[in-house]
Amino acid sequence: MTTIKDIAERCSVSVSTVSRVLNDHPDVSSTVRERVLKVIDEVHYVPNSSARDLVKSQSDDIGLVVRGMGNFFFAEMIPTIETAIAKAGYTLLTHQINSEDDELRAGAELVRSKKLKGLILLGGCFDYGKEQIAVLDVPFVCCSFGNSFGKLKETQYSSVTIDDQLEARRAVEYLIAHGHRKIAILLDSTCDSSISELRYLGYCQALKVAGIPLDEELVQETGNFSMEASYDGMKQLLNRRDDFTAVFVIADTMAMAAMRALYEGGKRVPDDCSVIAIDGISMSAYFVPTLTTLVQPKREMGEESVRILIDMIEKRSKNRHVILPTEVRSGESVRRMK
Amino acid sequence: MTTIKDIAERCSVSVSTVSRVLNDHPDVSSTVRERVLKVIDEVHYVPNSSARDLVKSQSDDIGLVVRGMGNFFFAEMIPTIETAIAKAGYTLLTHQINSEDDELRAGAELVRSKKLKGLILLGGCFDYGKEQIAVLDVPFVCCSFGNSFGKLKETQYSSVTIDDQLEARRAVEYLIAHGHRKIAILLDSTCDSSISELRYLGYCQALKVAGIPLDEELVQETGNFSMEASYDGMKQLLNRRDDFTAVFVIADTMAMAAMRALYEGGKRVPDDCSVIAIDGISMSAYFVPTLTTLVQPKREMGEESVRILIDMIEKRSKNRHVILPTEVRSGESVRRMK
DNA sequence: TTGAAAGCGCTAACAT
DNA sequence: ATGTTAGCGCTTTCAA
Repeated sequence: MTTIKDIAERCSVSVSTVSRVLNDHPDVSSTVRERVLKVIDEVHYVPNSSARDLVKSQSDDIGLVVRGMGNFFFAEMIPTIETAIAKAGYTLLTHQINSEDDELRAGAELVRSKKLKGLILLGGCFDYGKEQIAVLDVPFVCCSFGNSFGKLKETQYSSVTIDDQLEARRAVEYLIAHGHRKIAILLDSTCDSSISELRYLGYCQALKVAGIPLDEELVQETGNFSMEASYDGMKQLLNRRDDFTAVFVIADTMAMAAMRALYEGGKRVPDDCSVIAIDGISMSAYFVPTLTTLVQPKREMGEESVRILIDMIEKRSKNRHVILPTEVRSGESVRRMK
Repeated sequence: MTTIKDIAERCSVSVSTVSRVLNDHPDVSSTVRERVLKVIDEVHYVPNSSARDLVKSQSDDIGLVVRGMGNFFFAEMIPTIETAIAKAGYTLLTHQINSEDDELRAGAELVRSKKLKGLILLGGCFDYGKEQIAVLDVPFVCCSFGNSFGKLKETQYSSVTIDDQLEARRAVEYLIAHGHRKIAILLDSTCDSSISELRYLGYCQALKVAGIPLDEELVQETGNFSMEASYDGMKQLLNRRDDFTAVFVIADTMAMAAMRALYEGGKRVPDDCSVIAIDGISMSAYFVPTLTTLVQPKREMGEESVRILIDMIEKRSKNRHVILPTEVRSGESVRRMK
């Protein structure tokens, strides 16, 4: 393996000189610089970033730990975050993790290795404890999730979220306002101590306020957030009942799969059954019919997360929490009952 | 920052002992092990992976460099690759890059830092040169792209792809077989030296063989692969012409957006206009109407890529190239002309 | 303008 | 079973 030392030898200079040209330091004579550059190119030298990171005392990098590839919602938020970070004079370092991985641990390792100044977590658990966040010794902000099921104090972490329960309630109230009373819900789980549970609570609340009794047979769990599970879930629901006139699906992707199941089950959307969801990913606007959904303010969420983090890094302020409202995108998937 | 040395001091043991418990070495007395573990937990110690990587001489890791978040096609291929790699006794290290980044450079850095045994590139340029691949000093395989516009010899790289041009031709011939003659095409660009150009060539070929003259007004470029651009592109095409009875769209996601534009333009799919695409992402099966598409064999592509790579790593064979066929998924988006 | 040398945090011989 | 020590490849003082 070619190292900086090899380059140095081939050029008859010292490693420090090579390092200098590698890092664009000014005090290198142009003759030497060119010679070094030439050799670097010839031998296809690529620096070892581990060695580099190890010796660096600080970086201006901020880490973004994203849970899961193929999360449309997250994917659409990243460019905004990247831009905001760049504008603040920092560099973004994105790191994907699998759904099984521990985002705090992964984040902590990143911080240590890359000497990060701060961390943004895109997706994570709603129930961290004091012990778990203690591995992070830099400011961090939870983007799109809070600590609803944990016992952290507000001063111990930052977050930028929507009010999942309230927005779910709004979604269901939107259906109620359109004359619906038999409203089903399609969700991951009623008790996942996470987003699904929160949105379920909002559903229950909306029904309660409207004086509609909770009909447990209209509550359909899917077990996960996949389109396949949603499709199957909706089919099951249809097998069990066909008297509901509307469904609240807790995520856009799930809603798209559910609409297909409704279609195949002979229920036209919105004629026979209205559908509303939460998220507002761009793809759902291309569906036929377009999905009515409460759009999460992705741009604001990203920018606000960055703002909070930078403020903390630059010691301008402490942990804070921001809750942003969604915006209704009225699509073709909800109709008014006459 | 807490290091292994701090832990050692607090435990009154040497750093090597701490290192041993960190790496689960057997020869540590259980009393010491527990004491160390306790302190590690107390101070929330997280190892520095740069230091670790630097000192390690080899790993059993294989890198996967993926171009772009939110590429549905790639996202659906990753689990397969991961499984296959694990089954072969290696570990997968996934690394995302932006569309502007140089995947070879990024891959080379990963290889150096993490001491990787090999690399799989998921998405990349079709025109690498000898010089560019020289930075990689481990076996690598290009998954889902070849070197159609470059000048590499077959012995210089490995690839697993579909035959883009042929499959595009098949897609168009499918439309022709269904009685269509006025067939439009929606693509990124006719000359991007990449996938779009290849599929365009297939389109032209199919027309030629069928004796249908190429009508340039039916060729619509979008400039990129986004849904937005596809939607706009289809609108433009509709403004210009409305006599085509079918469209070949070069990717599933683009097709979904295009179908929406057709719908808004008053053209029903498939009644007024048929649509066929290539890719076969899962979401397109939930659309109404379901998309007819040539499904890329994601599973086989992933597994074959891994097989080739492992074979090379274990010196069982040299570079090879595999071209896999697609499978037609007949959806509701194509109708037979009477 | 250049070189020598001291580490960054960790692992892995090699001793004991 | 445990400690000592020599690096891994690089950047960065400090001297020259």
